[in-house]
Amino acid sequence: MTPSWIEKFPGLTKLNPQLAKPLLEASKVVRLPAGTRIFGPGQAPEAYLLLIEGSVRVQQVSETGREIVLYRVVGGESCALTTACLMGYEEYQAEGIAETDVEAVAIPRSTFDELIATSAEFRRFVFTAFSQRITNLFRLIEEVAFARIDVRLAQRLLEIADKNGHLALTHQQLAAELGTAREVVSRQLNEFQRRGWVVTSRGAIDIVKRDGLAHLASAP
Amino acid sequence: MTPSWIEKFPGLTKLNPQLAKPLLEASKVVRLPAGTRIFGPGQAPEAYLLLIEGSVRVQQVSETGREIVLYRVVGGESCALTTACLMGYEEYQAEGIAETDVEAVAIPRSTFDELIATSAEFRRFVFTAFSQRITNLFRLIEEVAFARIDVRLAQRLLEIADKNGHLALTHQQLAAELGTAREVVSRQLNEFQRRGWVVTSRGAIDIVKRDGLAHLASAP
DNA sequence: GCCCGGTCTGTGACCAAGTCACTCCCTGTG
DNA sequence: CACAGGGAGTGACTTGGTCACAGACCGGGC
Repeated sequence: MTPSWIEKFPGLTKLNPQLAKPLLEASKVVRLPAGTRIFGPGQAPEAYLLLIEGSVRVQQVSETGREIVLYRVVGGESCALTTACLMGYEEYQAEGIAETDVEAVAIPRSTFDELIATSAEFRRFVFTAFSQRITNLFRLIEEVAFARIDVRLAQRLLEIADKNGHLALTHQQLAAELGTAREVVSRQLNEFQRRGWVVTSRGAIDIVKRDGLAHLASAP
Repeated sequence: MTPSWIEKFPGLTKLNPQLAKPLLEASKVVRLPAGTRIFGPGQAPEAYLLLIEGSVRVQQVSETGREIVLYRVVGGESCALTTACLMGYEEYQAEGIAETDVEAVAIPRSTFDELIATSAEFRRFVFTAFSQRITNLFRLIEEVAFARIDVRLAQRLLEIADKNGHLALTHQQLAAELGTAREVVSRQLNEFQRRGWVVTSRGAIDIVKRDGLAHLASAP
């Protein structure tokens, strides 16, 4: 009866079945292809989204064209924050982009409001997502303001690499991850390569000495 | 009947009187002297706070001792975010400090939960505060990552100055506002002074040519 | 195969900002 | 009045971002 998607959201499985029913009826599963711009200046989603599968990148683009990735929303997480932002308050120019094919539950606004009103569980779910996101933003601010770029790059490489230590990203894309310039990434990667930690090739990087990166990433 | 403080919160004045009553009964007004650390690593408030009067500075302190001001909560605003953060999710090490004597309404958690559950108005109030805060954090990230330090300093001087263009801040404090180093602020202020925009003295700055700063603050 | 555009990467020179190690100065206190 | 301690100035140096290039690689068309 309960569709499989709800299993992805531990915070929701305890929902009173009486409440879960209208939620399940009113919401529908949507699929978006990789590359879709889910929201951004000039585009806004019409419903609250819970991500079942896939990854959404939320990034800020400055007037001068530089970019920085603010965070990612992945399967099992709520997009409530971005959505609430969009509906709730003033204009801002961050954008959300599907990095992979994305499967999500779209909850109409009225249903969302009703759930918030009636379910303590649902409220906890939404508030927790909010808090978590803000904690992450605080951390990001600290990193951007105070952390060295080589440390941040090492961290990001470890985060993004697949389990074989492979990344399919250009230097430009990595620079956008960190909010820095392409040349800076190139120089740092050369240095990492010189130390034997990575091997770079056109549009891809392979980590060959995880320890080196991990050591740099973890400290001074 | 309605105590004066509720007038400070336009979002709450429409509260159903039936709901406002328990709110008013359960909450109490607290006063904190300037300098009080309201929350931070090792200290957390036990109740939700609505600020009636005064200003609370929320700042991040890095391991290396550098600081950056994340935002301020001023009279008429909700501290819900910081509070929710504290209760909601994992540890983080931002701290909130009363910059002036502060008068606030403390709402016990149970009352808060009840209000959230029963009042759409109250929910709107809380969510709006959340959204607004996140929008500000996005802006801050963009500034820290991409904006020039002279532009940011000019903006901050204009923001903080009283209506006579006077600021009672040390260079060190200004550096903490922006998340930069004292020497950098000193150098920039010297430059501003050379251009005849400000006059500096020990522990204080006076803006004498607002236009100059405003022009720098607004662009390139 | 070969050419050709577009994208990706490397490089050096330069500028902006942060760090370090001082110094001097001002001010309030004993 | 001397002195301690915080506030501010300064020069040398490092790190990171910008600019202007020059190659290198890749796919498509012929």
